[in-house]
Amino acid sequence: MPPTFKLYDTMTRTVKPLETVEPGHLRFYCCGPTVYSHAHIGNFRTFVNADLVVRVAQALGWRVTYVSNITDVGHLTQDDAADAGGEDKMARALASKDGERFNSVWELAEHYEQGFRNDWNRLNLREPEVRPRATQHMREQILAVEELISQGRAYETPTGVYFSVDSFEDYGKLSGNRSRDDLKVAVREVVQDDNKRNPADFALWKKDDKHLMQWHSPWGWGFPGWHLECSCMARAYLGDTIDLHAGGEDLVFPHHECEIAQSESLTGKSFSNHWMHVRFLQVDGEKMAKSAGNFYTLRELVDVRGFDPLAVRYALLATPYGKPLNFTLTNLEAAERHVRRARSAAQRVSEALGKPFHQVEPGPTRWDRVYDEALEALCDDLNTSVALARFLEAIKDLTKEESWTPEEAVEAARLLRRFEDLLGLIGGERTSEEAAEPTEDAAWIEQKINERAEAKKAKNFARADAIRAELDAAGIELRDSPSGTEWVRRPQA
RNA sequence: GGCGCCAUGCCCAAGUGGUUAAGGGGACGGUCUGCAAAACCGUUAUGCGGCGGUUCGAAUCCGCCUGGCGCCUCCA
Repeated sequence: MPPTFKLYDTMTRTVKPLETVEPGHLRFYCCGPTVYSHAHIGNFRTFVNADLVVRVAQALGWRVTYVSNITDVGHLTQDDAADAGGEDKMARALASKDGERFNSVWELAEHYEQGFRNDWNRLNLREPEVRPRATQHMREQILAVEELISQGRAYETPTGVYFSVDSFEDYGKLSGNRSRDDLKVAVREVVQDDNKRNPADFALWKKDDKHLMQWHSPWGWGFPGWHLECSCMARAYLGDTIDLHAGGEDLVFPHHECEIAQSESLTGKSFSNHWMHVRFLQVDGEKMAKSAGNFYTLRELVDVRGFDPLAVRYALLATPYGKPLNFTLTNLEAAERHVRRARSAAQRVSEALGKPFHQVEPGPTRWDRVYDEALEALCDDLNTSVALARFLEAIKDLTKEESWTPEEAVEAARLLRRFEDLLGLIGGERTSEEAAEPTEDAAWIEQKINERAEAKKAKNFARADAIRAELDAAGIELRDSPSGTEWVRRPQA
């Protein structure tokens, strides 16, 4: 009897079973990044948890249609009274110092999207079935605006087309921002426009024939509002009603509130039956944000400081998504140990097996209790703390084993395969090439290790220790074992 | 002001009414090692922010207080 998959639902503010419209088929939309700069690991906390939802659903035997978008137009910076036109984040990025190396905003978007996909892969995140871009769904968005106008829920002004918040009675049902007085203050990414009927009305289309990215529409040249793309792309790929919609906690209002208003106006149906929001990552007790400048990127942690990308994945999962996660390098170092131990155990199993453990089909093992408890914990609103504890328990058990018979190796590989499918913390499938990639100094390190082995054999321990110290200074740690000496690169915290 | 969230050992953190309060990091002791590292074994909260209350029984439920965080403004 498989466990019931339960998740906190922002709309009802309760933990409730994740139910699918079509039995056994999860239609899942997760709001993706705006590609105006490198995503930081706070962004990835959301995607790692979304990834876990996909993996748990698959572990339960569900089919999953996972859609996560790329926002490459329309996401505006904050309203600036001095700049009645507002400013597109993409355009601003291009105009900045960093943007000088790009020939166009399209190139900039392409560059950061590639960077994002690279990080995505290194974090061992499942690829969505569809990763739509806002700029490639202009037709849907324009048609949606026309429909909303014909319904009387949207209206045109000299600066754009707005959604009339007052026309949608349920506006505010997700965030709890229902008070009209409060909403008057809650104006965001909308131009200063005296022709607006209500200050809280939000833009569906902005007129701007000077904009770097513009399309022709019934209202002239311009570009769509940020909220519209998700409504249109979710509908295009997942249908009128989706099972689960996820994003960072900041998206509750106004982004998701606006999506609901648009989508439910367009279809007359419930937009999403379940809403999941991932809490922010913090640094030193304050939220990590690009605007605050206190952020880490995966590139920095991995390429500069030498951490394992899966250690970052581990660290992002160590605190359940519903709580703030105070990110520290100390915790990342702990995560690095766990990931290395897991990989080391997996390597030994694979060696005993004669092939990568991934190639064994997942199946029942004598460790079923541990795996089942991990899955059960994840089904309980993604209790990653418990799931990771079970994972470590399994890894410890494998590490203790001194040798493997072929039969035992198959069983151990099955266990690893199941845990890898569920948590993705061992890696090795996609990262094998880069892990095996020979570096210039690898040969030098091997030579030093051989020299040290010779010195040890000759009982010249001073010489052996000197070599070890030399390598240590270069950030290389040695690990002796009866079968020889291994080395690992130490992360620089 | 409106809407929410959180407070468990040196640190991260599970636990949401009932035997000895998971797990991890760190520290300390031990095994192994030429010595280390890695690995393994052991030790490390009579107490769960404070004060009341409900109950046979509360870290777990209720109230108040204190402290912290997020959204409402670009942010995942």
